Amino acid sequence: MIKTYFRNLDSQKKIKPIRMKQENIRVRFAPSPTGPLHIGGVRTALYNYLFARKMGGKLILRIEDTDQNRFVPGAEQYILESLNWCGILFDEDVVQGGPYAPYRQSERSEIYKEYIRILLEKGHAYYAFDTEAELELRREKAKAEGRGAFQYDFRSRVLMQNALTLSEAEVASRIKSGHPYVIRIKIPENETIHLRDMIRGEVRVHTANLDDKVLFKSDGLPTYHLANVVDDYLMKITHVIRGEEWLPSAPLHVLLYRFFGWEGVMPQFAHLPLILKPDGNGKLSKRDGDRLGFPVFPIEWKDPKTKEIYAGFRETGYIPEAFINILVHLGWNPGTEQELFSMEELIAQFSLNRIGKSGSKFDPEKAKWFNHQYLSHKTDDVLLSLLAPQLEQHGVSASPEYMIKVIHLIKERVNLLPDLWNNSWFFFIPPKTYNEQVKSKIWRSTTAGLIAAFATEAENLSEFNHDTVHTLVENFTQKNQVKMGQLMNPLRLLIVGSNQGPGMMDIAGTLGKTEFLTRIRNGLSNLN
RNA sequence: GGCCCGUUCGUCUAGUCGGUUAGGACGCCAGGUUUUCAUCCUGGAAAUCAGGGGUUCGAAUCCCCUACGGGCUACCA
Repeated sequence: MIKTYFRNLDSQKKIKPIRMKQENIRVRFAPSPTGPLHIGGVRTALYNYLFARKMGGKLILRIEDTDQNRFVPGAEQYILESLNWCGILFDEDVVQGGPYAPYRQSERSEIYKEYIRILLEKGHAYYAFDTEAELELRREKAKAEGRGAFQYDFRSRVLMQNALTLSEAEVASRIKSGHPYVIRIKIPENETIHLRDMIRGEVRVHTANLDDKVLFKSDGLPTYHLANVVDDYLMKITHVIRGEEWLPSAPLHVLLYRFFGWEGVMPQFAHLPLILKPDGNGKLSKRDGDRLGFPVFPIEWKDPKTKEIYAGFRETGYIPEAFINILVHLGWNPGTEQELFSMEELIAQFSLNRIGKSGSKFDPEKAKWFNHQYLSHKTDDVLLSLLAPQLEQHGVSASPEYMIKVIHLIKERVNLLPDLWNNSWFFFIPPKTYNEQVKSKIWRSTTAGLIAAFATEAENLSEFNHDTVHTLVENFTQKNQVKMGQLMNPLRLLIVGSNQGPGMMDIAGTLGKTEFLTRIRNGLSNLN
């Protein structure tokens, strides 16, 4: 079966359709351990995962830690734990290894040296000795003269300190004497690079707009561009699914594949739209979470330097299925009206050609709704296992049977995990305070007497459950010529402490006669 | 500044070969259910498809221009 992924049909004549059922699909998620992964990163990992599973391929996790300056301790562990919580599993990674190990770029530095040598030999890369200060000066000057940004390219490289301007002997002696250098790619002067993106169609960039990017830094490690292309090649990656921020440098990567002679096995590119701030515009960032009151990270992150704590979806009370569902819809849709998916369903239905092109804003409200959907459809056993630790946390214990009873009464009211306790605590402990606002609204001069009379009658009930209390309430209100609300609302205030919770009969029946009457009597004396 | 990408209800989006009362979901509003608060049910408001030009009998859909938004422009990824 052949399906085309391309959306720009005007250019389809030039583009060969891609076979969907391709053998040996291999994709990778390649984060940099420079801090916590935010939801954009998780979504990229998710799409890679879904695509790999859907196609019967493999998913690789590769740690791109070639920048020693930005390395953050704990970040790699955080990435592993986050993705694991989400249920995004890898076939090859830094922990379990794999046929193309190592999967940490810092452990592959010898490999990159080999490959940069090839580029040097072929004349596609060259040594450059310009210092940071010199380059900075150029940038400032260019800016001051209003020429736009300085670019190290075919126009300017002839003016710089590099192997193209210096004699061979000079270059050799500098290197020999330990003079710091970088290695830059030599971008062709006049050519249009065609890039086929599975989401965006054909993208063309003229090489005059590209600069001679550093491929190899003076610290002996490669930059992203080199390491990424070399590793994707060596690890036999077939599809590069990554964020849109990489689109501008994709032509550079195409050029690298060509220079290495790997054009025939170059992966397909799919550049994902960005996740934007919920308010205003711009890419979602670390600070937005605290500012807007929702997490932007999958799990809690403690900054090792500043000791600051950033909230995570997990700790806020989201369950992985919901979190995954929230993320998958930020840019992808199934084309049907189905909104709730299991991971299996997502795998079955996912396809890259249903990913949109425009950035999407994260909606915290809808996120809660998703969580509510999943939580309220959980089985009793699962909900029990979620509620039990919360009781323990509050120093309360109850039998599983009792907890299940409670769960039946509150499961529809839960958005986030902590709502389990927040909506049920009064089944386990009596209220310590009584909501003043509610009291002032419902409490009348006759109320206390009415409640006391009701309590006396309730005491005489031989069977105390939902139905008998219900009958009693009906008879009592009729006999005393009061409306339901006049009795029930104050009763609720005494039992629960406010105007919330499931039906009063249910609460009464669950609590039992003794506890029910105790709370009424204590409440009555506290309120008067 | 330059280069690249994008633009359908407030938000996520359907609309992939041009003809739809532009559909769904969240949120919002109203009504119903309920003794309360939620849930739930029903209904409603909400997009002149960024704007302007074309092409066409007919354009959200194809072409061009403009505007706006975003990304990139490091010896960071």
